[in-house]
Parts: sequence; C-alpha cells; structure tokens
Amino acid sequence: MSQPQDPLTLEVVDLMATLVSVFHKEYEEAAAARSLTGAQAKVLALLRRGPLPMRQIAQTLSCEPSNITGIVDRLEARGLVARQADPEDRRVKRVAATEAGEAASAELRESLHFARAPLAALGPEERTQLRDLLRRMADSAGQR
Amino acid sequence: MSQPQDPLTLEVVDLMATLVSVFHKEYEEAAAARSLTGAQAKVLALLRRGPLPMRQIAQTLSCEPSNITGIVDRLEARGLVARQADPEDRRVKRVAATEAGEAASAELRESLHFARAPLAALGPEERTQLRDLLRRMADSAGQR
DNA sequence: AGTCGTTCATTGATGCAGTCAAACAAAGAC
DNA sequence: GTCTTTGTTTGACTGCATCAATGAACGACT
Repeated sequence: MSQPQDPLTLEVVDLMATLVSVFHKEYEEAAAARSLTGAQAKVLALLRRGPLPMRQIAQTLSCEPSNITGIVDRLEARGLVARQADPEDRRVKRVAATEAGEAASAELRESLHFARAPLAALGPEERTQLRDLLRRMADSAGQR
Repeated sequence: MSQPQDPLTLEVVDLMATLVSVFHKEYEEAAAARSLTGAQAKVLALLRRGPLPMRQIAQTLSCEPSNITGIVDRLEARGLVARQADPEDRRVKRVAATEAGEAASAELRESLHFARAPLAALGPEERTQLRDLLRRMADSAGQR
C-alpha cells in the first residue's frame, strides 16, 4: 500500500475530487449543449484520429462491447458516424465519423478550451509547473 | 471567454482530462467493490457531515429532486440511510446515514487514499506545490 | 476437406441514473 | 381563508451499463 494519510495528501485528494467533479460537469454540459450525451461525445472524440473497430472502442472506454453497439446506433441514427466493413476481416465493423460528426467533435473540443474556467486562475509559469506535475502523475498512472 | 489556445494550455487541459478520467474510474471501481454505484456513493459521502434534506442533496449534486428519491430509496432498502421527519417543516424529509451507512462511507473514503495511485509519483514538496495550484483553481471555480 | 475453438458484433433482459410533467401535502402570504 | 410557492413523490420515458446467448467469420489443426 503506500501513502500514509498525512493531511497534505488528504487535502490534495479532496482538491482533485472537487476539480474532477467540476471538469466532469462542464464536459457533460458542453456535450448536452450539442444534444450529445457524455458517452456519445467520448466516442466521437475517439474517432478524431480515424475509424476504429467497435471492439477497440469498448476496450479504450473499458466497457462491454454490447454497450458500444447502442451508443453507435444512436450516433449513426443522427448521421454523425457510419459503420463500414473492414476489408481484412469481415467480422469487424469500423466506425468512422462523418463530416457532421467531425464538425461536432471539433466544435465540442473548441468549446472545452474556453469553458474550463479553473485554469484561467493560473498564469503561464504556474501552468508550466502544473503541467509538469500532471505529466508525472499521468505517466505513473499509465504504467500500472 | 478568455484563454487563447496556446500549446501549454492545450496540454494542461488534455492532462487534466486524462487524470479526471482515471480518478473517475477509480472512484466507480471503489464504489462497485462495496456494491455501491457512483451516485449512491456520492450521496452517502454527502451525509458524512450530518443529515440533509432531499432538496439540498439534489441541489448539491445539481440534479432533479426526483432523481434523489430513487437513489435514497435504494440506499434505504439496504439499510445504509434513513428518512427522518424534519420537526420544523413537515414537508421535508431529512436523510441520515445509518451506522452501516457511515461505516461504508468511511471505508470507501479510506480506500480512495490508497487507490489513488497517481499521487504516489510525487514527493512531499511537489505535493505542496500541487496543492497550492489546485487550491487556486478550486477557489476560482467555486466563485463563479 | 471438415471440425473445433475463438473472436466480433448484435440482441434481449434487466437495473440504475437522469429528465420532465403531474400530483399532493404543507407552509407562507395576502 | 383562499392563493401561491415549496418539498417530495409518482409515472413515463431515454440513455448507459451489465450479463448471457446468438450468429457469423476467422484460424488452426487433423
């Protein structure tokens, strides 16, 4: 196990919890403003780098593949996404963002940069500090 | 509006998004390990400081009151929470954690301190730095 | 060739979270 | 003593999530 429950760690954990909740809420709101749910927005965001098999989407979001079927169904019904056959394996369906989907996703991403108010409180040097600390945390989280 | 989309801000936003997702997932998992959903755990956590009216729970979590009815129903069915009459206003029902509820909530909170791995990557001085930065962000987010 | 086990996506059943509109009781105001 | 407002609940509905089972295609192996 590891970290003792010193007051400093406790406070950082609580602060993170607060900010996590703020960021999470802002993300949901930004998605809702475009009539997307949070889950739909996440999938759409994943497709920015290119089409992906259903399986891989499920894996990335750590949920059941059957779950993705429904989310993609709804996105497809709105013309934001399309299922295409994979030429190399006829079992897999690759999900690709349509032009409308790309646009919605880009728009959402843009809006987040402005919506994320808490960052505005920090100056450039502080952001650099924060970035370095977050990088270390993210790296260690990724390696588990 | 405000922040320009300089690369530094962009990177910090992306890092925050990553860590938000990691923390969020760990929270859900810690709750699930105790057969609680995330929403149930949040309500239980809110009650640590004492009983609260339904209305105020809804307000704090920014959702509809009717939503809280269901969550409290399920918590109550498991004996983690109890509805009590408010002596000063017969319309309101105050929700209080039972002893089992307190225990579950405390246990969950404990487990979080150990589960939150990313923090382990930082030494004490860095945590202090991080705490200061997060404090400023949290303050500015709270004042909106 | 044909069979066996595996993998990908879907379907159906189920539970929880969330919204909205409508109901009802109690409180407060006039 | 009506009238309005407030706190909670109910019912109908949508979406997210899980699990179990199905079916199609792949891969390996004899």
